[in-house]
Amino acid sequence: MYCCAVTFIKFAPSFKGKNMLNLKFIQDNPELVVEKLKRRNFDAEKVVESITELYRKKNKLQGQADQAKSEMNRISKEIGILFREGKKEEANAAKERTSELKDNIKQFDQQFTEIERMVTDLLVQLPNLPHDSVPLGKGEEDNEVVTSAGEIPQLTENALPHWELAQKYNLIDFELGVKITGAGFPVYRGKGAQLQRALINFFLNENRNAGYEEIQPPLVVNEDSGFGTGQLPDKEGQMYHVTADNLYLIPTAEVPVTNIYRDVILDAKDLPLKNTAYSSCFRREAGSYGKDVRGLNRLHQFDKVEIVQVAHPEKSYDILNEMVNHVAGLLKKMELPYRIVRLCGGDLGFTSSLTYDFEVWSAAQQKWLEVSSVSNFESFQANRLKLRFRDEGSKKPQPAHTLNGSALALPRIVAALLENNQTDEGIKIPKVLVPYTGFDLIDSVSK
RNA sequence: GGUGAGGUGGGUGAGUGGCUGAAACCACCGGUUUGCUAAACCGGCGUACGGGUAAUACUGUACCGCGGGUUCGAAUCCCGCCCUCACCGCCA
Repeated sequence: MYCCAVTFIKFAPSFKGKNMLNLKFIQDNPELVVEKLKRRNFDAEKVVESITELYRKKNKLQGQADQAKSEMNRISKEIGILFREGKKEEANAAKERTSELKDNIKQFDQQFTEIERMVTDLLVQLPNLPHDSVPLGKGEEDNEVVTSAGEIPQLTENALPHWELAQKYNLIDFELGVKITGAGFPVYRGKGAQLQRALINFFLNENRNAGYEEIQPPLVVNEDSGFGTGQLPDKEGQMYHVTADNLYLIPTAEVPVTNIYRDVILDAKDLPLKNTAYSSCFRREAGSYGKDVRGLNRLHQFDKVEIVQVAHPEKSYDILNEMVNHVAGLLKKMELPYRIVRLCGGDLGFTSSLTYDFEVWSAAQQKWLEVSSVSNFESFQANRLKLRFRDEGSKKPQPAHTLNGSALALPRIVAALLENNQTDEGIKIPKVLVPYTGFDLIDSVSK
């Protein structure tokens, strides 16, 4: 998983009104929710049961509280009228009736708040409902490969992994990054830096041609935005925190771009909205280790071009397919061998209903590297974001569907490009990129 | 960093304790009029959570940046916080 690791939410005290699954939906379809979450190996029975029970309590309490408040409002109004008419004594008498009501209201409100908090704490524990096409399974090994494309290159025995190629051709200096910042912050230079810039432009142009509006978002976000896309409160360990200003470095452009639509009600005719954004991404990735983090495989800072769509619920799966085809097209154009994997229930991100991972073949490392993760979140993020739309002729706003994907994450693309295209003369640049790089070969001579 | 002003519905903006969920205007939607368009006129026009209904209708509560307090009653008074804008200083 590149973008949405599954973590367990512990406790969310300030997580007010930022539901994920819709409360009413759970109330109306408790069995369905439990059944669907089984596909994730998630036993939701107890949580759902508690939620429905609390929900009933909450409603009863609200009825009582509303009635008491209604009474109070009535009396207050009467007192106002009495004062205006100069009937001071009657007014004072009316006042006396209010103290008991006041106590009751306070009690109801306290209980109500408490129950609401409990409901929310339970609600945030429930992951998104998986789509019916999500394969059963526990982990990576159960994911379903839906497409393989491109030719696996046969390299000679003295083929080098990308970190050695990067050194040989002076493309990336990992040591220098350590000196300046620390591990996981490489310095790209010369043709390495130019290749990066070329890829960014190539991706952005392709995305724009596919109808995505280009966005340059802030790279630092506030707490509300972190909540909106689900990084907070549970995953704050993954983000760099600027404590002086209480801001966070973005782990993906998904965060600022999706938050464009926080607290927004759209018209159905405006859908789908398509955005693309290039950004540097910052990840603390506390759990990284071993050979998987070698070279460009896993970094604290990397570049990525993201695509985001806000869709009508009836269209969101067509749009997911469209996005998958688009990303596949990028890889095809770069002549990289890739496969598309449908994540199984056990590997599916907390917020996603259906995710396709894209992996490119890294010929020297002899393994698949994830370069994109394209997901439909249905209304899960939208519930959090309060991102809604109004259907034509309908009064009531309903949550929109959100989708996003990488198109694409750079480091592993670079790794694969370097490894797969190495020859005795140097590293060949795919044709489609040459107009962007301005060179078609990386060798040890030219700069 | 210093000083000042201010946060009200999609927008502008009125409102300093009750008759204000909130004037007016603009935008938007529906209608009347009109050869068409425009104008004019009339009406509608927030969100959430409940109750209610087959669904509407209808109805209760809450919401004027956020949180707390005073009061029978708060957009309005008090306290704390957050944010925005303007000017000055510094600066890409």
